[in-house]
Amino acid sequence: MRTVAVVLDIQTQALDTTYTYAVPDDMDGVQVGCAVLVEFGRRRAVGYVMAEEGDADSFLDEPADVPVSVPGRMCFVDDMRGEGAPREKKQELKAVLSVLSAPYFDEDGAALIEYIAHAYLAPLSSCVHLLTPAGRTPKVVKREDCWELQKPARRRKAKNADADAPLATDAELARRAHALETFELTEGQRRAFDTVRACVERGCGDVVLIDGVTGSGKTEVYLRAIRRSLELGRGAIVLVPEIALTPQTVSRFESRFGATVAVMHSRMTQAERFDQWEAVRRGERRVVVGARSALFCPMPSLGVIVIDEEHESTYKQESAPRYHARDVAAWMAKRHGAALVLGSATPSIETLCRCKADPSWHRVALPERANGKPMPEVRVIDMAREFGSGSRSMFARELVSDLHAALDAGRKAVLLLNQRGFASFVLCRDCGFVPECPTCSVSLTYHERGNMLACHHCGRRMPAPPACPACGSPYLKKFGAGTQRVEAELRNLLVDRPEVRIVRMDADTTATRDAHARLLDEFARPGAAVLLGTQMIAKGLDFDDVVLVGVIDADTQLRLPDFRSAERTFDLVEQVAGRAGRGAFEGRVLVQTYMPESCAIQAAAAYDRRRFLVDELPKRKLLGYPPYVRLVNILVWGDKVEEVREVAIGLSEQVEKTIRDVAGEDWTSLGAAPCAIDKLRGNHRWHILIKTPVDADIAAAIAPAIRGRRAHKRVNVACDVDPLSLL
DNA sequence: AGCACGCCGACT
DNA sequence: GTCGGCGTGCTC
Repeated sequence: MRTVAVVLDIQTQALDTTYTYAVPDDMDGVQVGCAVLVEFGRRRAVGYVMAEEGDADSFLDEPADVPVSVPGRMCFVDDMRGEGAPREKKQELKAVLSVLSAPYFDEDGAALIEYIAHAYLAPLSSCVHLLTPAGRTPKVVKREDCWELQKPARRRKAKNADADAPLATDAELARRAHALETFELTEGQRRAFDTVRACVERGCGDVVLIDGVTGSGKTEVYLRAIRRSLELGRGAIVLVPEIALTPQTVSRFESRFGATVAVMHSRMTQAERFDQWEAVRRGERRVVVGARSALFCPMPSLGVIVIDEEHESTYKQESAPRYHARDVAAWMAKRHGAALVLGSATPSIETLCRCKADPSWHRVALPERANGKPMPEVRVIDMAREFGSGSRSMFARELVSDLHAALDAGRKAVLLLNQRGFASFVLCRDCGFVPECPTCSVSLTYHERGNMLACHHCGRRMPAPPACPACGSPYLKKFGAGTQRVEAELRNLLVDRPEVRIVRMDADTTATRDAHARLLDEFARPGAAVLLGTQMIAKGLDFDDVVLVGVIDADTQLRLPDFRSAERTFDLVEQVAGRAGRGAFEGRVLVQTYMPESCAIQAAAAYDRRRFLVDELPKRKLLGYPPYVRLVNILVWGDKVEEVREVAIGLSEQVEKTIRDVAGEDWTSLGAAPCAIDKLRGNHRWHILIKTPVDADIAAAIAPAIRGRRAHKRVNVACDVDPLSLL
């Protein structure tokens, strides 16, 4: 009898395994990747076919000593409770009731799902949904007392399916592509491309890190790698950070590859995404450019995966399954015989180390800009000294004079401030009270627009109180500067230059669908302008006439209690510095800091990564942090502190026991403790941090404690393997 | 998750 | 004597 392994679309830890169903002889179309309707207990459920079984040894998670097979008939053992000794009852498997869809994925996809679920200790059903088109899958819902199937809306025949296709005509595209591909590569680009091409052609899942300074022409290398892959009849997936997914980036790919490019990003509607997903699946689009999740588009015959700005934290998903796109892509490249190309001006320390340790990871350097220009000079400004010599402005005098000079010349400036809102927090001068979010344990940020206090974690907004809620004092002082306040001061500074455009770009001004592109267009218009924004402006922007970059406060990340804060600061300064002097004009970068001696800032100013690593790596080694260990953060959260605490402590005992039994002495658990942000969106949060050797089999040692535990009604547990943030 | 079974308190 | 609280266990 034909049987299949099915993952149920029921989001519960207790059901997170495959179940075996029989396929009726007269049922057609049951294949790996299909959605099927099944009976489960008394109810109905949607499931996804993970594998053909067709053999009796299918109960993978059945204990080995329980007999599961009976000649000639699929069966499972039912432990009869009730009178007398427990006895085995042979029961027939339930049958698949109906097939609900064509396959969403194939055997490779099923293997990918299992790999992610295993490597990240993630729920299987959450991994299945990485590969299904969002919002287009069938659902079973309970209505009153019966279970109803909701099939997805039948794909509408798109009236203007190609409305978003490239505007240029094919002829023009061909001409442009030709012109672009005949220009000379730099010596560095040629070497990089030779390595990448060899890996694409070899088809063994090699990884190439293109370690190239900003403006060194990494994108041109990507484009040629993709071209080579297409020539070999294979497709390409390009991942860029969501924020870099601008028309500017996309048009670069479209002008080279035309209508075969599909774009996938979070601001598309479900219908738009589905159309792209379908076009990719049918082989009509062979190049996909998108954010993290584009990695899972149904690309037939994958030849190359490109991950631009590979150090970016957006490649780590912060909800289940908490995968890292870079590591999943490396697995996919091996599986499909594709090449993985990673690019960055500031590669992550993990990737740099992997290139040294793993012979299939290759690093190629592009130390010079493609236009032959030097990197802009970076000057570090000691704000304490600035204050000491009488300046009370948030802009150092040198920054002000350079800004005026740049604007006088009709050029542009970029100012970076890593904090939105107006002030970081509000403090009562009399009693020291700082208003906090009632559901998250973080202080509220003051927003001048509407005189509001906002929580940047849960989004809650409330009117700013006129007096201290604790003591009634009217002396509430706003501390720290956000982008709103810098904008206000900047307008003040440029009050007699009304022609200068000031464009503020942060999460608040880019909330609407096309705001991002609109603001960049405004900044790009000819003439003097200042772009002021949070880190979303630090990368990818390519404007010829930006001659000045100012970092208002380089220390915002450095002060965070996070072992990666120095690395993030180094990256940020290096990345934003790359925005200056990309065109014909010389650029300059000013970095304002209260920690001018810090190695991250000094090394970034000198473009000297070696110097940074020589300082940083011994600290990581001493304190036991990546890249010398791997981290696993087990998160526990729920309504009631005591329950959360109890579960966390119990779980940590269980985990420590498993570690002692299964893993080795070189594993350490830091025990259960409240998270740094111990309350978030009303949930109390504890965590258990575990450090493992770099070559450890994390899943094998952690899974028994996590998967084996009994579910708690009001307390949730999740695992974060290789976490980027421990807050 | 959702449903059944099961064992203790105040009610038609 | 029964209705119903939610603790426990099971679902291919």
